[in-house]
Amino acid sequence: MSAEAAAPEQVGRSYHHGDLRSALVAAAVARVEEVGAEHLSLRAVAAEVGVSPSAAYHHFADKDALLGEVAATGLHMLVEAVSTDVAAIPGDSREAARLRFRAAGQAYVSFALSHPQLFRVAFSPYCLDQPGVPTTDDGSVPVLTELLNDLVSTGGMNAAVRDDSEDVFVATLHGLATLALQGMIPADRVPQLLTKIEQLIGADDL
Amino acid sequence: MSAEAAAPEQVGRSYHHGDLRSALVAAAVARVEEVGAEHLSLRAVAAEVGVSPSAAYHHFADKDALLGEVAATGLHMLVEAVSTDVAAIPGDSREAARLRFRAAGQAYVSFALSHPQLFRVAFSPYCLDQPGVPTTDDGSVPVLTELLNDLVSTGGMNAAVRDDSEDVFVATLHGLATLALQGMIPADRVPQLLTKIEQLIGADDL
DNA sequence: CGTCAATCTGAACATCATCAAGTTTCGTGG
DNA sequence: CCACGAAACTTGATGATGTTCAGATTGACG
Repeated sequence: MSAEAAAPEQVGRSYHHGDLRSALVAAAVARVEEVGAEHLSLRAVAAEVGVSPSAAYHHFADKDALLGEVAATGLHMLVEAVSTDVAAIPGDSREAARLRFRAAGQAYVSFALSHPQLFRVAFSPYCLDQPGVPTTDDGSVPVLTELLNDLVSTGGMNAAVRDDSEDVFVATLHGLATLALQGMIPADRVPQLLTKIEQLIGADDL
Repeated sequence: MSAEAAAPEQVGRSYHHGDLRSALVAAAVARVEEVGAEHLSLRAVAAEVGVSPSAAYHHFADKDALLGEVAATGLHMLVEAVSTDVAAIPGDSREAARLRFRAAGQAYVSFALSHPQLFRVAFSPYCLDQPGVPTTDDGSVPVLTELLNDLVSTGGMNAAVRDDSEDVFVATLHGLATLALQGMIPADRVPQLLTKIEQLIGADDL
């Protein structure tokens, strides 16, 4: 529960809500995790927050805009989950860098499997044209860029390899997570496959 | 247009339609390609086929079931697109096998980019619990299994590598396609990345 | 030719997104 | 301290949607 209503926890929350926008997004996120984006009801979200359905239209153009925010939130949660797990492994050694590398992969897939609906909506059309979301202009997914720089700086990978492999690594992780979610790759094979990825990406100079 | 109404092209199509089920799926596929799965209207599909909305309920439990068929159709179209391009490159040489390998990757990504909505729905929750769709039980995506066997039999890859790399290869391709669709990987980098993938997968013994 | 099951229609219902108009509240300047 | 305007929210309504069901229509089969 990282996102919640900010100011007034009062019962007699009269008319003005304080921070309806955030509250709606938070409720929508929770609802999406339960029923999936395709079965989200704007009215249900409004009701959960204790507000009239039309109130939402003062903060979002339409239902799709709300889902866009949900999608962006999901993406940020994914990034944070990966970052947290990676940051939990300190050290400047090449071995530490490699452990971080592995932790990132596991965190990525774990998030997908434990928040399937949120992960899905994060990579759905709702996330397109959403401000604050990485696109082509930024040059690929920045989530794991730092991580690979980390590997480079500790000598675990040379810069040339990184430049070519970065997108491939992200793509592989993402594909693995997606297909596992879809039941097309057995979840119990994931750790083994992560190891394999590690070998392949690092093969050139490790 | 590989899916279309079968029997009667007659104008006076009275009451009984002939093959309403297929017609509905075909119309739904077309509609999904235009507006996306999230904006599909059951009534619009029925209207396009020239039938009452409730007629659909004699062939599908609900709207989600129809979308499930659309998803399965999308998957089969993807498989067929890849298969066709691969089959277009004959020859038993190692070089031919490698060209097939590359063609498969390009076909996969091309399909995703040219049929974005269909590709999306094929890997959406609608495709879960859908009969005739590959799942964990079948042991991963069978689409490209044959292709890798091909590489093995021509000496382009040894069997041990194949067993470990198969899922990784599919995952990478799928991730690449998905992220390109999402605008998170520039479309014009895709060919370069496909080459990189080729190198990585084959690195062990090529 | 009559019967039956499968197929489709028509009208209904509940729910949904969305909007226009009205009401309440907050903040601000007199 | 109070009026006043803007912002936040509600009410009520509209049209579209998914879904159901009783009944009409049809083709097939005896």
